[in-house]
Amino acid sequence: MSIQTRRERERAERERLIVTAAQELAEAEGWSAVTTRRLAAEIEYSQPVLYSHFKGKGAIMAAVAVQGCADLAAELRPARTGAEPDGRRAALAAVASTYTDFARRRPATYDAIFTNAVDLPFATPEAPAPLRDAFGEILAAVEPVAAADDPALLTETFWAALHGLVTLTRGGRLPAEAHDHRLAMLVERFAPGD
Amino acid sequence: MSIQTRRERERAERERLIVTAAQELAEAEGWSAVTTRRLAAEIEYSQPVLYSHFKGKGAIMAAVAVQGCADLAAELRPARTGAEPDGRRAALAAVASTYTDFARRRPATYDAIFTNAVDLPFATPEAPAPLRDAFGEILAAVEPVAAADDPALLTETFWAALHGLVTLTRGGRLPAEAHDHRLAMLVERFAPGD
DNA sequence: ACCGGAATGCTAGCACCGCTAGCTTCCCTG
DNA sequence: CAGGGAAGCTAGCGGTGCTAGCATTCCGGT
Repeated sequence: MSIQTRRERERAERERLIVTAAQELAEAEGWSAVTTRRLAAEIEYSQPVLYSHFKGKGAIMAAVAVQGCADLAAELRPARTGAEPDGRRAALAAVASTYTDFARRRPATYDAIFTNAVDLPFATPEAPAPLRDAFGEILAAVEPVAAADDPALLTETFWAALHGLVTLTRGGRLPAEAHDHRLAMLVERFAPGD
Repeated sequence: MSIQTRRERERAERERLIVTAAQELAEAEGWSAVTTRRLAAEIEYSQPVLYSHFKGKGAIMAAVAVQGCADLAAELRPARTGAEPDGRRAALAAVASTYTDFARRRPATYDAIFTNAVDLPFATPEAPAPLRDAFGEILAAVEPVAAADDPALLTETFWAALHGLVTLTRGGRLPAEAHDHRLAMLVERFAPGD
């Protein structure tokens, strides 16, 4: 039994190693640099080992996405709770800028979560917990300013606006220097007055 | 001189053929199906011919993007002008739903414009004319509701929100059935009252 | 009218991709 | 201490974007 558990532990450790190596490599050189050969070399195993842990490259990206989502939620929570004493609008603004800052600092992880990996259940109860957590943080910031609107739908709308700003800015469609200004406008629209 | 011009005309025609073939193939089977071999077969030439017209696959996608942008602008204009008699909010709503509808009907073209192709100048004076036209249509709808805010920046923000809704919905991150509801909420935030 | 040269488009191939079949090697179990 | 199963390797398949180098074809000058 002990030997078995040790093996399982080592296996789980190696799986973590794969995911973090993929995440770091993607962050450093972009997802196009994350090839199965390169990743295998990075973890000092051969390619087929990857496929004994994950069904394919997509599954590895999905794993990075789930882990990254947990990180995102972990950043959003203190930002929101820390700003709540300053009012609903301040909390919303804090969540918004933390969100876009995460996307700016970790673009590859952000893409894994929100742009590339498709084989993850999202808007369903079967969605991975970290994913629902991250959404829950935005929801908690939007709910107080929802007024008569459905909070969940309004959260999705606000989140989509943040996502659009992130992707268009990073893709060069929007000049980055006015980002804060746009963010302020958006928050003003969703939490007017104070 | 006449022979020369005929050759140039034929060459231009073939270039158009490549772009429309790429666009149709992408729309029918997704960009992953648009390989240089497949595209070459489609236009009944060999692969290297593609490279005598475009620097690479990315340049072909960029050409599809520019053409698609012209189409988008051509759809936005009548939608906006047709709804303007019904008020600023109606015009904004018309532009918004026309925009997202375009993205839904032509996802591959939309991706070429706003997600994939990166080697196009966007927020600069050197941006291709169709691109500036499409932005100008959204601007014309947003400007009347800008109040004290910078119209251009507010347009970018509204556009980003539309873009976020489009990409998250299509990527399965948002359930499609509530799309109209979210759109209505967004328009309400940017053009409150009437 | 014809021949030389340029341009045009082809075949074949490079280096790389994701992924897998099948063999070897090693370690745990009885 | 032998046998069996798991674990990880090498090698390879079909595909990708892209390019070198060779035919062929057609135009322009004498």
